[in-house]
Amino acid sequence: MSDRYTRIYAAVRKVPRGRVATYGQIAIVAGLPGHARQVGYALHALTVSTGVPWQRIVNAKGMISLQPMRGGVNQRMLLESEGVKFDAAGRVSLMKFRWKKRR
DNA sequence: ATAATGACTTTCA
DNA sequence: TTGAAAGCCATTA
Repeated sequence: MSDRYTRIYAAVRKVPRGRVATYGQIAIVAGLPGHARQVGYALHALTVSTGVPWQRIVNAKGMISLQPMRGGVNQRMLLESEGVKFDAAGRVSLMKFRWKKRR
């Protein structure tokens, strides 16, 4: 496993409960600015057994980039359990649940 | 080594 | 907010 992945995972774990973060943000926090894609790639390799709250990571639109279901549970359900609200379009209000400050 | 792929982002409209 | 186009980079074949 590369250090990159570890950094990404660490960044994801930093995300507080009831909050969501974008790939770009995670990339920055992980120390890999501009590597948003790789963040997604790294998370793709993850599973529910990794212990990483990957469900808190969404794309810039606030939508779940992955298929509706993955790892056996709905990402949406998990987030709702944390207090994150979804709209009819299946998105989270980034301007309300965005982790940290913007940019 | 090159080519293709992908859980993305940013900018312009 | 959404949509299209360009950019970026690691992983896989």
